[in-house]
Amino acid sequence: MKRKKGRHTGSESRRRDIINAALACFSEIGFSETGMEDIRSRSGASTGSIYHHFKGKEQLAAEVYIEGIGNYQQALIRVLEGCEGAREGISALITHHLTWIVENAAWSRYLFQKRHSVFMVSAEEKIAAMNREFGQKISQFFSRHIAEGTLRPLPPDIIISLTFGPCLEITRRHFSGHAGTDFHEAAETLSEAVWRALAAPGAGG
Amino acid sequence: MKRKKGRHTGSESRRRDIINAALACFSEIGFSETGMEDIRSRSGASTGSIYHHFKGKEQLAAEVYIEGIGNYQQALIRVLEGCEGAREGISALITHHLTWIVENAAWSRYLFQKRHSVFMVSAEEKIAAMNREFGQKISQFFSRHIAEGTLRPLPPDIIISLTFGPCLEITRRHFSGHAGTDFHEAAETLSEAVWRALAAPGAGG
DNA sequence: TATTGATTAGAATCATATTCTAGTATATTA
DNA sequence: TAATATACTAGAATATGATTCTAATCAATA
Repeated sequence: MKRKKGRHTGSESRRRDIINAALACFSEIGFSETGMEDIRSRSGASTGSIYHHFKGKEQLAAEVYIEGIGNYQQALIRVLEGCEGAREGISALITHHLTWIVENAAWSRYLFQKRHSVFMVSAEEKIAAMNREFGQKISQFFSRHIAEGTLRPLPPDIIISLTFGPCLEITRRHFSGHAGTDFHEAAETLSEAVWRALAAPGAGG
Repeated sequence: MKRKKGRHTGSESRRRDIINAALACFSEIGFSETGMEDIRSRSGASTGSIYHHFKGKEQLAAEVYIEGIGNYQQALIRVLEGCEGAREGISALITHHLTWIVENAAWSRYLFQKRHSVFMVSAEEKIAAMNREFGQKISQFFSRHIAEGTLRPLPPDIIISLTFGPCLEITRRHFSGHAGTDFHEAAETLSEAVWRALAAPGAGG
């Protein structure tokens, strides 16, 4: 064919460019709404290059998702590891979730807003594994405090739902344009409420 | 062109056939995974007929969504209207949510499972309006009990997040294959926990 | 029954994700 | 450094599947 401009060096950097472009597009205009053409032009890569690095649009979306959710989960785990008390941990989880959302708005929009989500067959197993591990670490924290008698002995899925459910719901509402309570206050209020829901009868709050 | 078999009578029934087929497809194999061909063959309608009744795949999805979420919300409101006490109402909301999920599994899979959701531009306004009205009715219930001193004076979006967030999270986990707590028990446990989170200090439980 | 508007059929078209072929850079080995 | 191999990039070609278009057919009514 033709011979022309080849300028990009490291393949890794090109890969990153593509991921970044994809995140920007998905986050701004949505997954199904962005065409490979959008990602192509925004990243500066060619069609062939994109398909060399990624199997297709869906796998690309999955990689972006995995990177984002991975960062989110790791950050949360790190925060939790620094917490001794149950009350302190619950508060940290909730506060950190909401903080992460505002500090990583583009990622959040893609990760948590309903409208951008997709059925990612390709990465289902990987994502499931990540969630499993994340869930275990979180559960571990809770069960330690159940054993110590500071938290009520509730099933893990119930505890997780009670802790993260409200956070996710607030997040969704946030991205849907519901103005709602300011995130800083919300973190405070939610922490107290969730604590009441989970704390063992005797545990001081 | 050709003249052949015309057999369907009422246009309304055809419309319903299409909606039903669409729901079945979306719920079973997912939105992006179902082709118009799937809906066409399953409904017995022709391409032209489908596009006569609906603007396109997305609007069809939106109509299905609206019908489902409308039924869900109406049912919930009806339940709530039969409740006097705050404790009773919270319990009814949560129990009814979970009951509805199991009794309307196909709908639920489509309405609540992340993987099937889409960006429905066409119906955004309509959906937003429904949610607004629903939210108001729910908030009204809560503010009545706040005024009476049985519930803590928390902002509406916080209350809603605390009540529905855990339900939705449990639902998502349910459809993601997490076995988790049986729904009947879960309803009980969640109701108690949410009550603790929302009840005013003096209110008996 | 003639006319009109709503509905249906299915082929034709169009949009866009993916594949294919060929060319270009980079590293390796001698 | 030249030869060769492998990773990467380009862009045209293809394929898939949503949407549009034209021509029937039906149902109601004047």
